[in-house]
Amino acid sequence: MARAASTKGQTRIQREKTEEILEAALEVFATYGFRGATIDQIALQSGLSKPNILYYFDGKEAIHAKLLSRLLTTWLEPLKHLGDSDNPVDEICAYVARKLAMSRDYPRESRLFANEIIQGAPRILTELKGQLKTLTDEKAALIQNWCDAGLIKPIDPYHLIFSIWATTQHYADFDVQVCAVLSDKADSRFDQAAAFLDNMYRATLTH
Amino acid sequence: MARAASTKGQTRIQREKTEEILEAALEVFATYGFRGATIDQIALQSGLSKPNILYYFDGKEAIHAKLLSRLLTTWLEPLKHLGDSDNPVDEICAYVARKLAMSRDYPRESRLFANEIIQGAPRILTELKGQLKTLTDEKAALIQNWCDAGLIKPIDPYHLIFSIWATTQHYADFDVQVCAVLSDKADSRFDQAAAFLDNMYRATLTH
DNA sequence: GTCTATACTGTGATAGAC
DNA sequence: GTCTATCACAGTATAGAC
Repeated sequence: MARAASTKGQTRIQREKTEEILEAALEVFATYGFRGATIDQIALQSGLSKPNILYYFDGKEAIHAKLLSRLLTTWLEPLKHLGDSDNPVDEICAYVARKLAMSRDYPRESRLFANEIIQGAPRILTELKGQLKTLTDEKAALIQNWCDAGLIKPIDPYHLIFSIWATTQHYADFDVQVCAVLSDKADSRFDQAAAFLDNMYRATLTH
Repeated sequence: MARAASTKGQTRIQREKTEEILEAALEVFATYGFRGATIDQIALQSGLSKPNILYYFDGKEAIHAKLLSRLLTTWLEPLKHLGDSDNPVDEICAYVARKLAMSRDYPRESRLFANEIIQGAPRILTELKGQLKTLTDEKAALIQNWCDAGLIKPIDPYHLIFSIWATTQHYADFDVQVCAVLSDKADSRFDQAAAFLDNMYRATLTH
């Protein structure tokens, strides 16, 4: 009965196993997408038996849903921190740096999200049109104010945000391709990317 | 016996059916990735029966392989056209525009590619390290020459190319998200993107 | 050359022993 | 609370009629 839907009233063992399952599931869902992932793979990855996994979660869908709901919070965090500042260029570049660091430190989360969106976001569309849109509207208005005040060059704030998402997440989602192209120079790819992106956004935003 | 592996010596009917299958398969693979896609879905989408599809192709893997091999050629085409010019900024911006147009006109191809890369590129890694790397090296060298000649601002040519791939393909791969955020302004998203990207890359490259 | 019927495997989920 | 055994079904693929 102690299903993992609620995080309260669990024993230590239960919490740990739930975490192990989610950790393994993240790996599998991020790699194969929802439909391509199997509980067998999650079982193998976590070292638990398949029925044991289904004891803790009400099926494949429930595991995926849990991962997605956690993800969205983490994912929007860097953008939430984009605040008012008398140096908007630094503020935006700091956001770019935070977002790139997330691609470096949480590539699986990035891929989980990418898989979901590419596949048409069937299980997260509501949140995109709600939480994500609201937050983006708010930050786009802030950027627009900076434009109007002449603090940065006039640009479309929405597409600026899109381009930041695209360029930073690229280093998580397309990591295999980046490494294939850079080959022996791939080790320092995140440092190179940080320098390049900082440079590009400064050029784009500074008068 | 007349398997679709070779395109030669086929009747008109055979070519047509092969095309119908590939068309349907593109839709399905682009949406669900290799593992998530099923021949049932391809059958439903194409209106052909499942055994009939397996008559024309040697299994699911063969259909996917055929799509990928076609894709790579189309996909590298815009970059191949990046040639020497006495106005490198225009030349690069023209490449950006071509690449964005491909996201608009061939979103399914973009998603097929994205799915493959996100999942670790198991069926295309060789081509990435071969064809793609060779071409990218060549064009990166060209861009580096422009930098050295002082025709554009000094930048890392590889990460410039990565950023172009990221920003343009984003409008195909993450279209659902872009539309969710832009809502009523989504209709002209490709025109807005074209203007924004042209502006950004000019700022990044022009002295 | 195309279809119906079917074999065989992988997958999600459950029952019941411990 | 966890495991073994197993079911029902979906999925790939093939055999053989037409």
